[in-house]
Amino acid sequence: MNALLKIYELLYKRYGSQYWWPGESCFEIILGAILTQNTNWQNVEKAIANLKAANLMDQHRLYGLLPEQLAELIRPAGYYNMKAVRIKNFLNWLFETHDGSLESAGQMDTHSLRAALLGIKGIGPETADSITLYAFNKPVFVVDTYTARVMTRHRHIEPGAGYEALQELFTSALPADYKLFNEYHALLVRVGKDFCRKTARCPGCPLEELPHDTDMQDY
DNA sequence: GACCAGGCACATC
DNA sequence: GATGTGCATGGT
Repeated sequence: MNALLKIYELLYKRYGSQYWWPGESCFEIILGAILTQNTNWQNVEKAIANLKAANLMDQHRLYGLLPEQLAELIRPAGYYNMKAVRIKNFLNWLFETHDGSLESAGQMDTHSLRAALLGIKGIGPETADSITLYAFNKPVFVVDTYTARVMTRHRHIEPGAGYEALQELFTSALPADYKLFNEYHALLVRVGKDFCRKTARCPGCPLEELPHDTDMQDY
């Protein structure tokens, strides 16, 4: 068994299923992916609650809303003016290319869908991959700050590794299984929140039990 | 009051 | 290609 699978096994044994993404529908997951950009999930939940209370958790109703109105509703999530535009950009794409149908968008092949999402202004690699994996159940591995920090701090990749290098680390070692990618990323976020925060070291971290690449500098 | 949180686009060198 | 900056709220 390779190192990446061992990490997964250890984390799953420790934490069990994380039941990601936290969201009740494909559309809610997409909005959450945009709203959580550089933002605490607790703040995202407030914004999502506002949208649900206004009965706007629906692409057709949201499409008709002015950006300023949307911005006010998602205000608790921070960067609200930018995120309102980004959500609008996504909706414009969805209605212009798929007549507003998420089911139709979900019929695209994995690579085409990811590329199309990356073409939307305001949707970068992590957001595109989060949507592709968690909203559409397609096997792309999501890399985020926790993924990078956990893997560098435990010396499974060199500091400064970019998004593509981190993604390749996982996809080259794992079967392309969307359920595995779903759980694995969620577990990395979990262990990152528990032990690998930005300013703290990682005492008691379950990943310390595993061998790492001793040639790499500590981080 | 400082620091942090499940990024991204854009300017500048 | 690498680096710096603006965007903003709410919890610790």
